[in-house]
Amino acid sequence: MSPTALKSPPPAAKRSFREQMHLAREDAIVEAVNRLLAEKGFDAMTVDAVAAEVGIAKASLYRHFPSKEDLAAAAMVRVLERALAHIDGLDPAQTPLQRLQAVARWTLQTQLAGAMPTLPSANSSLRAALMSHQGYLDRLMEVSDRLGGWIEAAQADGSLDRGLPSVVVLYTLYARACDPVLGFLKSTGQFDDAQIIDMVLRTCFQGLSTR
Amino acid sequence: MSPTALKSPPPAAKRSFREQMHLAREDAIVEAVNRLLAEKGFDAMTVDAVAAEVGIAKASLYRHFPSKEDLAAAAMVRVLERALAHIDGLDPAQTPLQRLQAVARWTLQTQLAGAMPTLPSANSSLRAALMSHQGYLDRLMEVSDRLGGWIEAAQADGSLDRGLPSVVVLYTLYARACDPVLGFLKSTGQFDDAQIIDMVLRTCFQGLSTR
DNA sequence: GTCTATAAATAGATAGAC
DNA sequence: GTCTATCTATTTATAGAC
Repeated sequence: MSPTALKSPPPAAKRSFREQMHLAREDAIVEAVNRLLAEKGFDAMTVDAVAAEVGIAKASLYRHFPSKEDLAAAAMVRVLERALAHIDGLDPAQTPLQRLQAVARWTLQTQLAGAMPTLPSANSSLRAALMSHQGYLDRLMEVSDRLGGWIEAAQADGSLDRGLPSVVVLYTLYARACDPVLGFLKSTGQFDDAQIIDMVLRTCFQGLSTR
Repeated sequence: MSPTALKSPPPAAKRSFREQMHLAREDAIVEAVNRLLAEKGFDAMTVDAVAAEVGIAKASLYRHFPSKEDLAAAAMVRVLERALAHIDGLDPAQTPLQRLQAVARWTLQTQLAGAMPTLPSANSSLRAALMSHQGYLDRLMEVSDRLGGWIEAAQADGSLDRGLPSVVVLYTLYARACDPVLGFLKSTGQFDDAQIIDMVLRTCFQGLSTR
């Protein structure tokens, strides 16, 4: 084997295997970040805790992601991709309103399952990192487009309040994905997850007032 | 003047003046904490920033409050007292539902004014400090009692959804006080504060669906 | 690429002079 | 009570050996 051969790419099988390992590790990292972000939030989540949960050294973590902000961004990308997968899997026979409710229900389930990373809207370094993260922006735009289409369709067919700008509906749905009321109700011990989700969905779409 | 007189309490006027100064300083501290909590949240708020905003040394701050958690608790006590003052000032001629809406509106106005301290429901040290802070617990209970009474009255008179446990309504109102959707809508630049408040109140009480 | 060890910065909290 | 200066712990991030 010539010296140049040593520097050329290894055989396809081996490279594929190593990349599989690489991807699997990054997957484990993002999963840990996802869970810790959901549990503690961005500020309280430490990179040490992520490394400990994954079971690798912190320095190794930084080989995969250049900063804590990038870790959070990766977790957001993942949850947005899951949201898109859920959106794509919805029954086309459902009405726009039904699909919006299904997505809202999915976000509540995800949050109760401890898998909804919630980021502080205040933190500026994080916000700056997200706003310059193309992968995040692309997926956020993708989700917003899909939901926005259904929102306007639902307003057109009269099932969703026409008096609200569609962006208000969209942001309200986003806000419900990290609504602390789920945790409040959970901590009372009076309700199970299904009841909490039904009640929060009801307040979201039907409101608190009597109909 | 005898030596003992030097150690006895100073004249009433002077002591009163010094206590006035003391209270005024603590008032300034709590006000700064209030603002910083609203702007950055508990984790991102530093004690150094509080001291800087008040214009005193950090060590002086710790003469007034023994910990960062106590600073946050003091801010929460203040906002709860303001809420109680608002509640007490409501027109008794209003219906229970109208009073609940008025309180909700007040919380939204306060948040948009940058004066609503929001605490992470995750942080455990903070939660422990609050749960052992009698002044906080007393006022929280007081607010909850008043609102709870109106909620049940509104459900009894048929204006509020009877299908929701009253605690769900109460926690939903608390959650709206720190709803991130206000900031989202504000950042679009499409709406002024009054519009934002009206729309969020509408989604809260009327829901997203058409009535 | 993973590790140990450590740098560099910042946080909450305190000592001690005045 | 307020100040300056400092302690102690923690956190993000890296250096350098393997």
